[in-house]
Amino acid sequence: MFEHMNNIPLLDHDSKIPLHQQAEDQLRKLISDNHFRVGDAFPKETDLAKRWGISRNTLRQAISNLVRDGLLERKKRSGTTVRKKKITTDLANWLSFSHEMEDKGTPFKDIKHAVDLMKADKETEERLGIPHGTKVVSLERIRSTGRNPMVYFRSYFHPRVGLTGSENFKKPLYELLDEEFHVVPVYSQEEIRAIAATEKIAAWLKIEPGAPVLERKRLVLDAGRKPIEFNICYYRSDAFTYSIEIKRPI
Amino acid sequence: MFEHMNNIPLLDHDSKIPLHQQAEDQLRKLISDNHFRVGDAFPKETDLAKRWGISRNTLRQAISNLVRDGLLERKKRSGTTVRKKKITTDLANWLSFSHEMEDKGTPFKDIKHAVDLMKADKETEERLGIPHGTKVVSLERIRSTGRNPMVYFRSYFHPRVGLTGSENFKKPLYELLDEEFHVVPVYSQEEIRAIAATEKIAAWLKIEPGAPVLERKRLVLDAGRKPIEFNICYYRSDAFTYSIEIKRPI
DNA sequence: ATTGTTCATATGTTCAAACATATTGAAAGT
DNA sequence: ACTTTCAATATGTTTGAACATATGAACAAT
Repeated sequence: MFEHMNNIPLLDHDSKIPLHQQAEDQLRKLISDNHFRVGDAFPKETDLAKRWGISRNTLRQAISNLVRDGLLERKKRSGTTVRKKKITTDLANWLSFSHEMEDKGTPFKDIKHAVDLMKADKETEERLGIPHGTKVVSLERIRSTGRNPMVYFRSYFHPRVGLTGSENFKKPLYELLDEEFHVVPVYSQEEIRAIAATEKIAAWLKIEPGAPVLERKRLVLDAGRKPIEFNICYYRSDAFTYSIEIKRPI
Repeated sequence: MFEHMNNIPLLDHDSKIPLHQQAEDQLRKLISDNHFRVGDAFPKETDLAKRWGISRNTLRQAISNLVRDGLLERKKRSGTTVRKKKITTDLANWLSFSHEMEDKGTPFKDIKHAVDLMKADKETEERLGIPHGTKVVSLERIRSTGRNPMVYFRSYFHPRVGLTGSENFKKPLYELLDEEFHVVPVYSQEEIRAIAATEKIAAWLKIEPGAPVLERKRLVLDAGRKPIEFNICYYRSDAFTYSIEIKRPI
């Protein structure tokens, strides 16, 4: 029997929100709050259903959604467990620089954060499809855990977006773009390579020149396939794995 | 009342495959065969359930999955309709080993191709969720352009799939799995790292030990999130870039 | 012509109950 | 020490039934 059962909040049987929805929401919250340890036992369906005063079927409906979203894992007889890695099917979540890191459990912080209005380099001009010599807003970041720089990040925004460079980039980027500029990312084209660290990259990430580094170039497009942003990222690969989940249509 | 009801195939009530799964599979097939026109009416739940001799609940379980996958849309009173197809990463194309290479313009060919029945290593056991000591069918490949090996590839198949090792792996793998074994890949979990080539990898790819190499681990799952295959791939990164496009859901 | 009311209906929610099935873990046999 | 057997048990499947809820359509009132 699951011990912490009494810590689990109850459901509101009088609410207009369906019980299975409430159950799903609660479980989502409990999971993201790490109420259940990863790989650890999860309450049994029968127990949890009893605790919430709902039928096992209703509870299963909620759990099924969480399984499908990759938060939980079910096994006959052994029971339900919290999945190790949270999956990033959701592009919004995926594009978020902060989220990308949070899942790893280690707190990240910026050790460099600079916004600039500058001429784009040739590759950026090409990717964004802007004329030669166009000035663009650029965001540069180095993120670290403690004293170890982990990621170097540089982003260039298409002038069409309307950024001036004086925005507050501390809040999630795509929230800002959506709310302030009504720009919504829909497509993300990614190119990933392994390269040997150049002198410059080695200096940013405080590693040996020549050490393997993961390079990711990303072009973000809106629903009309017009470019929003182009960015380049270098990951210290000895400590970072790039993981995604893709789902097939149909 | 839906007119073409008699054209809809029946289910096998004696099969070991759950009825809701059969129903889901049938509907998937009917939809992709354009049996129902986009935006067009869909059979009513009650009618379809009656046609298949299953309860409405069981049918709803199937339909719910299709709704979640974005193939169908449900509205109270108006009924269920087929959604316009959305573009996402085309996993089928993406998973295909041959396609992956053909796009680059250079003709690739296998310089090593070996199928084996062997005990899985620890990581594979873990990923596939199989007991210790289980024998699995394994496919090993090295592909090259001319004299240059470009990719080392090793794949392990879950015993559930039913491969014996004597299949003809020359034709596209996922065609084989679908047609012969009725196994359809839906999810692909990928982990990508940059690593320094080990002695072994260096030998396979004919590069210097220590040179940066792109490592990709991939776990392929079916619609029920059951593992189909786990594979590891090493790309010569001086000549290979890994590229994908992702589309935001909704 | 516009707005409001009502009714039929398709999906939405929820339940209890029964049986199937895989797997764990312990007991028994080798 | 090893395997085999077996029962307990958590999830998996399926049913039929009942009521809730949103909405299209027909009709009525303004």
